[in-house]
Amino acid sequence: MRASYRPLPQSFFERAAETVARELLGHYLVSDCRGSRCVGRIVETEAYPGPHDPASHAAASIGHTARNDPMFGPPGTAYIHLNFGVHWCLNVVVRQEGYPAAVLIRALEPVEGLDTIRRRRQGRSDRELTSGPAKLTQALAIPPSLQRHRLTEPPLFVAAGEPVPARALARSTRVGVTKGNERRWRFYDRRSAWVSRRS
DNA sequence: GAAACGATTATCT
DNA sequence: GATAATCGTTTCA
Repeated sequence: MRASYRPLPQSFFERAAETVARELLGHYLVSDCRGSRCVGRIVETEAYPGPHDPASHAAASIGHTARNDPMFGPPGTAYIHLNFGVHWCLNVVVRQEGYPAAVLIRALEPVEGLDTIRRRRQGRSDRELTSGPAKLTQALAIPPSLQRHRLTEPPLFVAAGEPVPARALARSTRVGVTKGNERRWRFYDRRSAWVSRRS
């Protein structure tokens, strides 16, 4: 709990997806959606670095389509996609406008607004509140209408936290992707109990 | 615990 | 018509 959260500058996101994914760990995701502040510490991310990545929604084989258009937007904006027809997931667009790269936020450690989060995730244990990409969008009430929203300003933004020390930083292959999973483009804080899956 | 499986729909072929 | 960057329940052990 703290009095105020300071948004990260857009320049933080103007770098390669692997770099941003790694450095996002330890920062905060702050949501004022639906009228109450909920905050989580980012403990797990995945990089989708560009068209050369066959698992990306903007893979070269797919090209630039209506669905992945937000990935081509300015760094620091939101790309929110629906998965399996039921789950909404939040990405941060990175690198540079016109180039499709993003970082998927996969898990948070609840920090603030626990009562609200527990209500939104009714019946779940604390560990199940935000330990997955679609769980956290539900916990923070992130609506698909925030597509392309700048994540440097309310009602949803990334705020400065404490970097994760190198010895606590773990990386692995990405979860659930069916193509191009030989690269280790998933990053997580091994100290956290909210990581979605251990390697 | 771990593993199997069904839900449910936008998007692209 | 197939596919998908998941979740929650069920069914075992």
